[in-house]
Amino acid sequence: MPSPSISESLHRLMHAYKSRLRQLVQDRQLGLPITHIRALKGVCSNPQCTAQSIALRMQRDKAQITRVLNELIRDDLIEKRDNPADRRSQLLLPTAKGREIMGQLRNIERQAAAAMTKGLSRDEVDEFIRLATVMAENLDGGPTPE
Amino acid sequence: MPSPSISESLHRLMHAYKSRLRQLVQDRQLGLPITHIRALKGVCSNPQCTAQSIALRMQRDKAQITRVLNELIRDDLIEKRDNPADRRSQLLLPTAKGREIMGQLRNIERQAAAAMTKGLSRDEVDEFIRLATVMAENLDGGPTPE
DNA sequence: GCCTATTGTTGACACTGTCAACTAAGTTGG
DNA sequence: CCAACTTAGTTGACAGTGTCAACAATAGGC
Repeated sequence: MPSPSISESLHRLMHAYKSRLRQLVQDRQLGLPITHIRALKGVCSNPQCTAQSIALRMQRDKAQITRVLNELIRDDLIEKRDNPADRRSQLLLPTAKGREIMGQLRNIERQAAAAMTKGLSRDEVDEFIRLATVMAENLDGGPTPE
Repeated sequence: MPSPSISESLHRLMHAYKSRLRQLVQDRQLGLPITHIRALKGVCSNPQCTAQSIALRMQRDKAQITRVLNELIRDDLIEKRDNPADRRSQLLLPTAKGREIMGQLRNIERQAAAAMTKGLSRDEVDEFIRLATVMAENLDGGPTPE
């Protein structure tokens, strides 16, 4: 059997991974879409973060981020505080509930990663992460090399 | 700098890859979303394929596949033929135009893959594909190991 | 003060993923 | 044969994701 193209491997893996993550989140009755989870994670692991910094970190459109953050606020998972340094933006921080949910989500993510990397060595996983990082950087760099 | 989690690496890579692919497709005025491209590829590289076999291969909902195929037919890229072996289904095959577009798409995919894997050796890319395949299989297998 | 850039919001829209109900046709076992 | 069940495909509905353009408010350089 010839090895599938890198493109097909990626699509397949990503689809399987996202499905599993959604499944685990749903099993625990946490009604959170994946983008929301990632945004919450960004807020929890970054003191002093703003909508802008979340958008940059996730490489997502700021419009999308605005909406996601608003839903996290509606669900009482994060809150906004005045940013003394810039009145255009607000600082984001998790609520107690947000931190508690985040704890569960980290478990879920670990669980999904464990299932995914079953049978692989620590070194293989690290190598995979390294290669994925290099490729993402290649793509984020110049679309036209020169 | 600590290595990012496997989850974040995957999200980042997938987002960057899909963006690049969309960009390249748009640059060449081929108004095709990524799912359509993958479906067309399935039809082109599989004689005797049906909607069902495309859905299986892409691991997508058959409802989604029905709609994608209908748009490919509307755009005159593929056509349906009666399936002599089963009157519930039709055989799918590319039109001349479909094959021509597919040729361009293969170039684009090669171009995206080349950009992505810049600086990596053949072995590294193969290893990445191998690891991605193992992980996808892990996830597609039993959600509950036993 | 004026000009420009940045932060965030909103509206609009296309693409993607999933589920349930349904029709038509194949399959199996009495 | 034919009833019961399965499979292929279609359709409707909806949630989630990604992108763009216009806009208001504020910041920062001159």
